[in-house]
Amino acid sequence: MERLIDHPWDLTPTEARALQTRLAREVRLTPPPAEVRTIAGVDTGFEDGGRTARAAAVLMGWPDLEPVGHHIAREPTRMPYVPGLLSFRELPVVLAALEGLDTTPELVFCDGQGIAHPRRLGIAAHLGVITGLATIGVGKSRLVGSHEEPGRERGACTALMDGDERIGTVVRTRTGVRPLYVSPGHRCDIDGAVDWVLACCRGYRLPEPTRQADHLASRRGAFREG
DNA sequence: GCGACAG
DNA sequence: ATCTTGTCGC
Repeated sequence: MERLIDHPWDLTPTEARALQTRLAREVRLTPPPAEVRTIAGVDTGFEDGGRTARAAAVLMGWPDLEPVGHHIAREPTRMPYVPGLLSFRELPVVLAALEGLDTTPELVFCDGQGIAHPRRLGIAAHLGVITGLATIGVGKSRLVGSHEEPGRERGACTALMDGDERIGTVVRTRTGVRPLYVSPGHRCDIDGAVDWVLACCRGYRLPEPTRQADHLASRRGAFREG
């Protein structure tokens, strides 16, 4: 992956929210890419009590979902966690991790929301808009929106709504476990996001790209790396 | 004014 | 996210 456009990261919360509102207009909820050969998963972890941010990008082949490469990036953490502004804290190092991959994936799974965000620009949507990549947001918990509890069996889904607007899907990826909050990031639609997430689950709650990235971004992954 | 609040 | 071991439940 090559270098991208210049993007302002060190903004005040007010400036960041204004930028989110502008960037959200660039989000495209089109059907996901038809030709998918590689899928990437990205996730972020923190060291030194939060002073260092560490992002992992994992590349997997489709449809086998075998890992074909990965890259880990570390940078000083620039912002604290503020609900709704997660992407400004994590995307800089996530971009560095993605740039370390030697192949550009057709699809990227992000840990967090896509358009299921107060201003419709969760981390997955933000990443997609500034890179042009097709992205899907996979959240382990809810940021905004209301929904019914999905059935207990794997595959059960309910709509995630913000007022009259549908912003995603609550998906049970494994029977009896807490559901995931799935929403499109960029160049993907609501149904396509759910289809891809379920297609990438291999017996665990998290889809493989996210699960592998989680693993590498966690402490164990850092050791495995050196 | 009082909660809620991705990771 | 992170601090942290064993343990309760399916």
